[in-house]
Amino acid sequence: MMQTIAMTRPFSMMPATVRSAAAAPHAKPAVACSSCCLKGVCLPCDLGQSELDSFDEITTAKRRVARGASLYHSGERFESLFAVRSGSFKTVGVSRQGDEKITGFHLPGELLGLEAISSDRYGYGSVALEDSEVCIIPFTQLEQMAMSMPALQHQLLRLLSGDISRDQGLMLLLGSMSAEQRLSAFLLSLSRRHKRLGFAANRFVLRMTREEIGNYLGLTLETVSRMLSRFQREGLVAVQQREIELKNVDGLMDMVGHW
Amino acid sequence: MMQTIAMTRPFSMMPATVRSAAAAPHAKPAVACSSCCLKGVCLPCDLGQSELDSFDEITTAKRRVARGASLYHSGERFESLFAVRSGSFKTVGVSRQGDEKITGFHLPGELLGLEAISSDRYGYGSVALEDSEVCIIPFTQLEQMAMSMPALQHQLLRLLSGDISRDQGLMLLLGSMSAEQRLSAFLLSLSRRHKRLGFAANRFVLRMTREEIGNYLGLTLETVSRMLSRFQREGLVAVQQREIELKNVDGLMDMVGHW
DNA sequence: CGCAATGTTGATAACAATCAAGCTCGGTGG
DNA sequence: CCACCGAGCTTGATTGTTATCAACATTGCG
Repeated sequence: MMQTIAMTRPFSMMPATVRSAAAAPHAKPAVACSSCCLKGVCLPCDLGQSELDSFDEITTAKRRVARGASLYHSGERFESLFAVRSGSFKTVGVSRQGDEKITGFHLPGELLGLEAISSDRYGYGSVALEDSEVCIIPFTQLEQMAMSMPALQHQLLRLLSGDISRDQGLMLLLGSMSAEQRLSAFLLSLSRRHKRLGFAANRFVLRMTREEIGNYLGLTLETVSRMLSRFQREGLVAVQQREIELKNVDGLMDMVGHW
Repeated sequence: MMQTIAMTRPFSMMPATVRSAAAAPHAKPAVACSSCCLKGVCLPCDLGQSELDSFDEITTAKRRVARGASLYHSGERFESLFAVRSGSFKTVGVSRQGDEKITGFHLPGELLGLEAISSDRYGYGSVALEDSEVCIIPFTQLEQMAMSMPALQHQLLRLLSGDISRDQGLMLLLGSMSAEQRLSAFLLSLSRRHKRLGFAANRFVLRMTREEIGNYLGLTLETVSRMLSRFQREGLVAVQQREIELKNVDGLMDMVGHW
C-alpha cells in the first residue's frame, strides 16, 4: 500500500527527467543533491564534490506524498530513511485505544525514519501535512557508503545525535513548561527552522491545525487557541488563521525563560 | 575540575591492574569488554572476537565518579562517550534561572553523551546517583574504528536510534499521560531495564529521590509520593523508602494503556 | 543527640481540560 | 449568485487534576 501511493503519483508536477532517472538509477538525476536548494542543510551537506556525486546515485528515487497521505506506517519494515524535499510532515504514534500522539513536525531538509534504525521497523507513522516530496535514502546502501566516506559517517552520527538533542529539548518543554511557555517555544522553534531554510524567520504559515499543535505540545486545541488569542492581544504575535507573524520575539523568548 | 574528580580516585576498590593498563594502554586491561559482565548489552555487543579485542584497546580507560559528582557538565567540550559500568547517573539540563530538569536516568550498559556528537559540546550535565564507574570511549577513535568495522558502525547507529525511540516514548508520556500513568510507565521502564541487566524485574531500588523522579516526569515530589502511596494502598506495589516491589505488573500496564 | 535531607500527608489554589455554543472560511450544489 | 454545509477555530462556563503551601514524620549522618 505504501507502493501504491508512491506509484500512482497523483501529481503531474514531476519532471520527466526524474522518471527516467528512476529507470536508470546511475544516470545523474534531474534533482541531484548537488543542485538541490537544500544541499546546505540536508544529510550530505558536508560532503565533497566527488562524494556528493556518489551519494546522488543512491538517492535518485523521489516520492510524492499527497496531503494527508502516509509516507510510512508504524510497524512497517524499515528499509529507507527519507529526506523531506518539499512540504512538511508529522510523525504520529497510535495507542491501542486509537488515540494519536504527534511526536514531531518535519520541514524540508530534515530526515524521517531515524528512530527505525534500532528496531528495523518504523516506530511511528509519517503523514504529509501538505502535498510533499521526499528523497528516498536506502539505509543499507547508506551504511555501506558511510564505511568508505568518513564525512558521511560523521554527518549521519551528527544528525542522529541532533535528533536526540531536539527530543530532549522537547522533553524539557513537555515536562516542565506551562501552556504559554510551550506555545512560545513551539513558535520559536518553527521560526528558527524556517530561518535555517532561508525563509522569513518571523512570518510563516502553520501547516498544522490547532488540534495537531495541541496534540504535539500536550495541550488541548482550545488551550492553543486561547493562548494564540492572548499572545495576539498582548502584541506578541499577529495571527490570521494559519498565517502567523512573530511581532515580539524577545517577549516570546522571555516567556520560555531561556531553557 | 572534571579531572580532579577523575584523578583523586576517592575509592580504593580499583584493582591495581587497571591502573597499569591505563599506563600501558595497549596491554589488555583487567576489565576488558570481553570479560565484562555487560558485554551482552553494551556498545560492543555485536562484535566478533578480533573486533572486540581492537575495541578493548580504545576503551581501557575507566573513571570513577562519586555519588553526587559530575561526569561532565553542560557546555564542556565533547571528546568521549561514556558507558556506565556500574552505578547509575542522571542527565540534567539547567536553565538560566537555575532550575534543573532531568532528561534521563542511566543504568549500567547504557551510553552517556550521545546528544553531544551533533554540537561538539555536552548539551546536558551528567551526575552520578551513587558511586559509579564508567568506561571512557574517545569519540574520534571510535569513529575511526567504525570506518573499518561495519558491525560497530551499525551498532553505533542503532544505539543512537534507540535513544531517539526512547526519547519519543518519553515525549508521549510527558505530553499525554496523567500523573498515575507517568509513574506507572516509569516504574515499568525501570523494571524492564533491570531485567535486561539480569537483575530481578519486579524488585529493585530507586536510586533517585522522589524529587528527581518528579522532575523527570514533570510532576512535583508531593504528587510522586501521593501516587506511590496510592499504588501501595491499591496493592500494585510495595514501597519501603527507596526499595520497591512491583506486585501487580499487569495492573500497572493497564494504567499506562499500552502506548 | 540533633540536624539536615528526604518523604508523607493535608488544605487550598491555579491552571488547563472538558463541555458547550457560536463563529469564519472555503467549497458545493441549487 | 446565494444558501448551506462542515471543518477548523474562538470564546465562555464549569470541573478536575495537579501544584503550591504547610506541617509533620522518618532517615541517615556528623
